[in-house]
Amino acid sequence: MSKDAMTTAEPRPPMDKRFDPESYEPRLAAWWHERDFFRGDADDPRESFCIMIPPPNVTGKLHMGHALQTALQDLLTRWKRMQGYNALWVPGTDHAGIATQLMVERALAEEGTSRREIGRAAFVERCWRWKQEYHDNIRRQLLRLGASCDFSRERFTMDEGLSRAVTEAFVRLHREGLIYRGEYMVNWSPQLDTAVSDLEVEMKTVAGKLYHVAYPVEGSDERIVVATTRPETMLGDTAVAKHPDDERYRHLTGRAAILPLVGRRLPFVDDEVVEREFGTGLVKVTPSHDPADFEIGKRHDLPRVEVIGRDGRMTARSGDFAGLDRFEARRQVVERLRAEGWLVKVEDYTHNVGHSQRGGEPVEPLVSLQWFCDVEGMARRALAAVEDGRLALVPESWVKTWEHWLGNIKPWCISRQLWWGHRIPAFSDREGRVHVARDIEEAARQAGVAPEELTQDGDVLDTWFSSGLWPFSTLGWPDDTADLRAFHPTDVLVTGHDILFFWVARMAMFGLHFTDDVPFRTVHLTGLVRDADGVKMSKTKGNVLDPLDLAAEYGADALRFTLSILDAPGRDIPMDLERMAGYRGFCNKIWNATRFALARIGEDDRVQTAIDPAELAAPERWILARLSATAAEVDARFGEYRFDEACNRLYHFFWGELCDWYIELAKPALFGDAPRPRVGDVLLTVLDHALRLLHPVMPFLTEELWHRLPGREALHPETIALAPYPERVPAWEDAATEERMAALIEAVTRLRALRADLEVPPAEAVAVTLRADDEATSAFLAEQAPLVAALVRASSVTVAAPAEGAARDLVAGIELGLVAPRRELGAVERERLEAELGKLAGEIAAAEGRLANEQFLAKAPPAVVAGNRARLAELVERRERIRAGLEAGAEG
RNA sequence: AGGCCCGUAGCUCAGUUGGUUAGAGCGCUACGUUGACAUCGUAGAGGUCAGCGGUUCGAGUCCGCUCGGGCCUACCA
Repeated sequence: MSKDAMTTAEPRPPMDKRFDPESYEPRLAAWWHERDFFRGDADDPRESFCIMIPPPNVTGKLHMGHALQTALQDLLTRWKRMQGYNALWVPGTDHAGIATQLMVERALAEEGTSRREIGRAAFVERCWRWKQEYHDNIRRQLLRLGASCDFSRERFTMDEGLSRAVTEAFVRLHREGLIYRGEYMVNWSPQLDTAVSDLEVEMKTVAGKLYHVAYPVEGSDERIVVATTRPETMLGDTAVAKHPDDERYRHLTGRAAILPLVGRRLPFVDDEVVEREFGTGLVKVTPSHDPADFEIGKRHDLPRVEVIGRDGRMTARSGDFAGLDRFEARRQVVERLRAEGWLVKVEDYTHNVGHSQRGGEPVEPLVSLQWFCDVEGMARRALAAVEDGRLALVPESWVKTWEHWLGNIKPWCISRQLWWGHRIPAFSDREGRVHVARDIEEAARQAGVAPEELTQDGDVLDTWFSSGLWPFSTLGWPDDTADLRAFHPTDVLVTGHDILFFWVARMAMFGLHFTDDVPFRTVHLTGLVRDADGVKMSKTKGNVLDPLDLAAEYGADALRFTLSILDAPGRDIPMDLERMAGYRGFCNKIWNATRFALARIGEDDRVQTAIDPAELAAPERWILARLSATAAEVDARFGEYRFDEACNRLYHFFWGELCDWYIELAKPALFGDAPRPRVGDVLLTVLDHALRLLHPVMPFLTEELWHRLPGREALHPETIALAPYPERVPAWEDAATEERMAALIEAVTRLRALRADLEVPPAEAVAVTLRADDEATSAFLAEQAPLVAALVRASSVTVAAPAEGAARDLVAGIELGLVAPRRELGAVERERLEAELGKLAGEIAAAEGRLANEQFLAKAPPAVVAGNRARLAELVERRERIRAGLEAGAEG
């Protein structure tokens, strides 16, 4: 099939009774990208709109969270593109250091080998092959979901350009003194065999034990008692701490305890962090294996005795316990303490223990030589950017969390003892001096040695270091590129709140530091996609949904619409398949409404670019007014990231106002029973607008249908994606018609209810009367009588007082009368009216009470008081009509 | 330990700055193939807005407390 075969000039296949997304979605996705509609142009003079995709990890396929973010990013991009912005959405993927390395290691294990066995170069090569495979998958999935991103600009965090940006950022920060290397306590994951950052540690509440251990005091018979949850670390104790003001232990100042099992002398030190109320108020100090103790150790210049190694086993310095796993060592230490009489008591104790997010095992706090980034200054700028409004968080409730985290930030451990990632650009010479430089040649010049004498640091950088540069590294930074000038700062970032600190905060900090500007103006934080019962999706629970399966079953449009309408601020998203089936029904409704219109319009009817309501009848004026209001509201809601409300409005406009009412109102005219001017033109024009309004949410269906509308070429010759987004049309607004039509709709609904109450069979016609007090409304009712007759299946609709024995009611100022041949006011109707009278009595009493209250009259705004008066009058009148109806019924 | 969010119909959720009668979808009930759609149409039932107290002429909405659920941050060993 040639490209032309898919262009709009070709007739499309006849429309089936049911829409079949599979028949056009993949075709349109391919066509869009072949035709290159979504390329951003740095030289385009129009205002730009840019979104950077949160790069999915190349570890697997896209999950529901990606689908949600893809839907919303595409919605925004398509919306802005149609509004005439120079829109660009840049796709890409993340190398995901630890995650990918683990996957590849697992694959190797299945082959009976390991990364150590095959060596670093071969391992990294395997990672690249892995990346290619999953990257291609992700690209296919984005296409399938209808993503209108510019694939010509697709990036990967480890491609050449981005790697250069990483090196440049590292070198600059190092020269500014913000990156340094040092021995500090870090979170060590023995399973992953690497350090991880504070953020990669998950606190879990675990049921453990609190061991109370007696330590003898040197040169006396006194024993003090300390408590610990980790007895194995006592082998590395080098002091006992007490609070400086603790009178109970004043006599211990300057003295020392003796460490049981080991015999080491532990001086008593005074430190403010000791809580006097906890336990005995004395704390064993293990500077090598506890973050708090590490700090105490630094303050008091205590020696560090490392008894647990990087493999999670006890070191040679642990004496008899050397070689034991840390948890086995705990058991054996406790046994020895008990045997030797040092164990005072053991209590059950629930406490929080840090676990490695990826590895799953408890992290081991260890002192090691790592690279750190001092982010305090950058954090202050990121805080200020949110405070002064340059960077908006949506929903705003995240601002406090942002402030709390950035206000208490600590140095970021950025080195990882992994093989997959960006190698740290630091080179050691033979004397062990370290030279940070962009490449080995630059390092050699700095060191004044030959490149061969240098060896590069074996560690790689935390994945989030490169992700932190994403919004501008993807546009060519550190070079001053046309893309960077045209599209940076980007406009919106759409991402899950779970990576606010990992990623969003780092981008804000790096962006402000390196480009002196925010990397994006708005961050829209989404909830997490859960299953229908609100349970987090996980493989072990078996409740994981695959977006591609859903796209196949429901259509990508229904999936996107469901995700968008469920994106309420500050809430997680319960993914309900029944609900999605409902929105698939909505797609079908749109399909069939269009099918109906195309089958019924006249030969010369066309989509209009301008239409004058003055030449139209009331139903046409009404739907155009509703359309204008809808366009205005949708635009406003998109603008404030209320995708849920925008989609709700679109749903109710299309299904409720257009299908349920306007199309029904148009039928008598379309079938020639009661011709009205330009009904076909109006119907096509409204459909065109509705499809364009829906396009950002349902790109496929709207594209497919729009091409069938005669006359739509005037808006764009090729694609709805580049047609203008509908706006409010002041000339279509018509409050008087809206009010009258609203009353008419209410009257019809009420008359149908009366029919149902009287149990009139659907095929049986009734006689209807309508009456209004004012002449204008009466004239309007007379004019619309045939329509009312069609909608309520009436043999006659006259403007008159209710006939003798008619069922009556009053809605929106219209007095209704309905007579069904051979039907009297039945028990059902009587019962309903009695109930209605009871309810009215309550409402009338409430309104009268309010209006009798002088405080209310004095303090409430006049409009509210007037509203209450009008309301009361209407309630009373309605009560009178219903009473009259009941009496007439009783007589008849 | 601190912070944030949530509690509205059987279920999942909306409800803008306090203002007349609290909404939607699904589910449920009754009826229905008149010329697009049974992935449909028409009508309907269903809520003391978690509880208590306060502010106010007026509170689902604002304030305080209690109970219940979730999330985030945190060096009490």
